[in-house]
Amino acid sequence: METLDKSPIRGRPREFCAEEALVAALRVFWTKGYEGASMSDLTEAMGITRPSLYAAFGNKESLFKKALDLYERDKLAYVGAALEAPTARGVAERLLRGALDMQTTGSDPKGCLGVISSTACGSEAECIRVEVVARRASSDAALLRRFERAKAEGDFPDHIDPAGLVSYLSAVIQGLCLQAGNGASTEALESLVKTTLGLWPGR
Amino acid sequence: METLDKSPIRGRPREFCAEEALVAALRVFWTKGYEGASMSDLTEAMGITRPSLYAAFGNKESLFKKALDLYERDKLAYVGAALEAPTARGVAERLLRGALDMQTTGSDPKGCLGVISSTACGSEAECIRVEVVARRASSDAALLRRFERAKAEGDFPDHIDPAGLVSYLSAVIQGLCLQAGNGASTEALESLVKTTLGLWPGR
DNA sequence: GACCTTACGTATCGAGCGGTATGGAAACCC
DNA sequence: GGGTTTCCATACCGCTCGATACGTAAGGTC
Repeated sequence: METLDKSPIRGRPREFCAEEALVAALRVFWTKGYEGASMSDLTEAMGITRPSLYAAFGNKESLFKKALDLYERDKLAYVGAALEAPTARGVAERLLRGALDMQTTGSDPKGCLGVISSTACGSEAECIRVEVVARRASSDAALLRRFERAKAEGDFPDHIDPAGLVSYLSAVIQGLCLQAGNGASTEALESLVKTTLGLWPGR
Repeated sequence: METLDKSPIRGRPREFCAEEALVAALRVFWTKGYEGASMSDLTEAMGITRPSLYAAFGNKESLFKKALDLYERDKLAYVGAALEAPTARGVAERLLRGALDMQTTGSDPKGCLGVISSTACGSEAECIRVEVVARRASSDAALLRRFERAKAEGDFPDHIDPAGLVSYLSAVIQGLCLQAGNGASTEALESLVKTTLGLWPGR
């Protein structure tokens, strides 16, 4: 759709790197949430002026979705990788440890962008909420397929319901992110993960 | 502090019931969050004018805290009652079922006011966040005391860490509220609870 | 050089926010 | 009924929000 550039660049080239600016924007959204991040916050962190932002990213909602894409690609890569673990327990362990690592190491903001953005706020953010919820639903669907395969492969006792296990594991991880965003200590989060893994059924 | 009323009522009495108005305000905060609820939303739902609101409740932050008190008293009564269950499993079951009932029955808004309000938003809501987080911390502390007693009474296998179990159970319930707020079906939430109870250690 | 296209910087838009000043109306006291 | 106290209603405050108009600067093409 946007591949045909017969004359590659025309006019004055922009003076900033859109990718770097998007990284900065992601950090702001991650810290303050969609509505809490004002355009002034964003332009300041991105080091560009307001019209430049609108020219490069459309509007606030469009900018957020691009930041969300970046977030899923860079920060949530461990989720896709976790599904390739050989057993359901391995999947759960990789998901939990991945979330734990993200919340306890590195200089990224605490909490999960998805969790922050999926809690209801003003009506203008409603479309953001449905977007985030939809993405999570697709992620949960992939996890469900993986657990159904695991069940067929005998990873669980018979009485275990894969769908229940998906919402269960999702809930634990969401709770972990929430607690991390609210200032929980590293030890508390580690013992949360340890406890969860200690209770995990099957192999 | 405000008990000494030698001359009981003076001047024109107010024309609305403060308690009913607070119930309406709680509902608005519960649905839209602290920042998402505008003063216009609140006054409309409460059926009073803006100056009446300020005269009766101070300001928005003060109104929210009063609504939060009401919420804990009326909607979170099951939490205190749950701690009186005879075993740790009973405590967990009552907490989970209480949360599930609240999210699936009745006409109240979905999601948990505490969870909604503890996710970071604008800087003006930061004091609200710390308030909510502090209340949750005290609730978790009570749960920890209960689980330590339970451990002394032999409700758990030896390898179980009560503190880890507290953050674990909190996470599950927070995740449940989050999913409920995001439109999860009743069956999904029920299977979440069922799965959690199926994995619960000890008695 | 002239010309075209695009980005930048300033200054601003209309709307909505939380919070109030002000004047009149309603109930109590004496 | 006068005086006092409090409540209600309208209209408004300063401020910030997301989003833009407009003039200027910078690079590429010919």
